[in-house]
Amino acid sequence: MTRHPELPERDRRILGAVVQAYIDHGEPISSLWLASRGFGVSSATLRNVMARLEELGYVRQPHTSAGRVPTDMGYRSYVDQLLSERRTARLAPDVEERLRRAGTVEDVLSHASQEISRASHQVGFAMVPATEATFEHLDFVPLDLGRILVVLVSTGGHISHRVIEPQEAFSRTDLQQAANFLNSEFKGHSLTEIRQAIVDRLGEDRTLYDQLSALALRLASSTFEGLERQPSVYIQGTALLLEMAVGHDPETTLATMRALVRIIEEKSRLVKLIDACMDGNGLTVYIGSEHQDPGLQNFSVVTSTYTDGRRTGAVGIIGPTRMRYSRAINVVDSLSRTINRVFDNS
Amino acid sequence: MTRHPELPERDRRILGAVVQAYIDHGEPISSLWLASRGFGVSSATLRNVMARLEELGYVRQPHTSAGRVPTDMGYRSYVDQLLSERRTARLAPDVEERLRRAGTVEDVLSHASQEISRASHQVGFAMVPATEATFEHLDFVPLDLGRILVVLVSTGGHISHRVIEPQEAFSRTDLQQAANFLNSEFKGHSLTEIRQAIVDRLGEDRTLYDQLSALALRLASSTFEGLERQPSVYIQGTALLLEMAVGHDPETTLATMRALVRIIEEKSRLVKLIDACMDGNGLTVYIGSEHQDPGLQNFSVVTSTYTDGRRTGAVGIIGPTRMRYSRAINVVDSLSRTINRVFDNS
DNA sequence: ATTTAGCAATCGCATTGAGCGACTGCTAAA
DNA sequence: TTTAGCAGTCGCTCAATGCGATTGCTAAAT
Repeated sequence: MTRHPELPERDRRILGAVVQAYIDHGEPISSLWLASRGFGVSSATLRNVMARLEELGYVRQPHTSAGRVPTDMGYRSYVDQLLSERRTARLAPDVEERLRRAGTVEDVLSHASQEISRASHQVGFAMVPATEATFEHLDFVPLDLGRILVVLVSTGGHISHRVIEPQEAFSRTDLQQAANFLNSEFKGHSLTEIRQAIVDRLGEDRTLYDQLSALALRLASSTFEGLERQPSVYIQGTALLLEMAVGHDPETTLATMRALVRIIEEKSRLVKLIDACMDGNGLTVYIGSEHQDPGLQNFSVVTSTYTDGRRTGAVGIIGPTRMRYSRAINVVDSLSRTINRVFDNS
Repeated sequence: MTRHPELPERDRRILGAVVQAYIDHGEPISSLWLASRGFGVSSATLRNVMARLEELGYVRQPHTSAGRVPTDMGYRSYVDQLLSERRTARLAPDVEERLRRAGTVEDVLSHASQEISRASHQVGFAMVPATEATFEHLDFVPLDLGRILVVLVSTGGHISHRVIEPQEAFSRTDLQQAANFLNSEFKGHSLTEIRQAIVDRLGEDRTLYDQLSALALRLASSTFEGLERQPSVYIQGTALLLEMAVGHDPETTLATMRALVRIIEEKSRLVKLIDACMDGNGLTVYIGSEHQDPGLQNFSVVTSTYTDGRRTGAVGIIGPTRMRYSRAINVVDSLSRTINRVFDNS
């Protein structure tokens, strides 16, 4: 992964120190400052090394008489280092417990994004991929005035409910029987298949079919309307944006925040982004300019995949390029493992 | 309502113009500027009037050589004027249609807050008050591996579902019968009553009771745990905060935003706020320092109540004191009327 | 008595320039 | 190859300056 293996050991260590220090303090790192913090070399040497690092593109100077700041490439080297010497961390056990207790996939992922945000102090996300959900079970619950509550369970514990208002009136037993019919008839099929089947059969207009199934189909036709599960993203921690590195330039801060909010708002764009980040298996880090989307120049995404049996989704963190990568990586990694475990034995 | 009725007609008109102009442009209003925009008087006269208004506390100068800016009291006078000459506006009919189509109370209010935010370009909220929800209907749906989905319908179309994992295994007919039992036994009671009843009966340990009811009660005990409906608030438009009046001082803007976000995050505080705003019937406007909470000094709340048959909730807008009150009032007013209509004939 | 015109006074704000301090890069010695 | 020393660069802060906007006041006009 490291694109410049020719970087000597010591230089890499120094680069790492610069990046780390910059992440910690948010200010350009000077040779003097670095020398004072327990390195075996003098500031002059550090200057030489830093000049070389700058020439190679790992760091840059905001202006002539300033210290060095990591470039995206510098972060990249640093992160690669982190990833190579990483050990698997585990979350506090209560987190896993909490996730395990959550009933539905939605709950799990919602909690997951929340947990990610909490632990990393960044914007956390969790995505469940667009799945051809297959139908498991359905229930009609009569409400008042002819309105009927439909509860629909599909693969992976996905539960949705909606209220429909059919023209005709249905008795309680009608509903019971209709549900039974639909359950046995369509179990295991995908939602779109079912939609198609319903349209077909209703179109045939076969009154040969017994009353019951006709009834059921009419009910079902309003039930399965527009029920496709689109890829949904859970996002947590937007408010944390406001706590973000405000130190220096409020102008810039505002602009940055706006950019992030815009991205988060347009979930579709976010989905595309996450999708793009998912092609690498396991844990991936995308840094600033490595993104496709030029609007993300100033942000990094740390993401990892999970699998819920069938397809794989992703959880991760999105934040400024200057983020605590070590923590972010640990959080995302351990949480994705946890989710895998939760889904495995459930 | 107007606390200073002694303010002469012309002065009030001028004050109104100042407030309106400041709301529109966000900059202190000078006498010259105001004179140039079609008033029948010269700038000098305006200066005199403004000096008087300042002495009375309706406007103030940010600094000596600046124009006038309304104080909270100035806004108050302006808003009172607005309220007194207000005519009832109606929403676009499609909004009502959309609300009407939403099934549950939750959906209605969620849409409502969304609509408020959209129409006012501010943070919109909708609150459903803490209600002693009464139990209507319940359904058990078996999932995989002994996990059971409970769907619970309570008053006003409130639907909640949760997944429980009882120790024992239940057959499908067990569940059906248990549901029937619970439905007939507890229908119409409040959730807390039911919780108490369950504990009591289980405590009695009467094995005299037939198997069925014992089974049902054991199921119910995990069903009704912690299911109180707390007052919930729907909030929309947080992202719009970032589009907020950034013009002048980014520093201040940031601080303001942070304050609002903090308030929104602590929903409990928000609930208290809204509760406080609800004592006046109908549409109310709270401006800056009129709030109890000193953290809201810079914000105004425009709110109106609705009733869903039993208890009354509130919808409204929260935004900076410099907001378009006329629009806000119209939006909130018409939307609360709409909600009332929707709840009335449903 | 009220409005208006004119004018001096006030004050924020943007600009400028100087001085300071923080680094760096380079050179020469260790 | 590392280190010490030093000149050079550049951003940042602060004070001074000048400009522009707006007011308050006074005196004349209505």
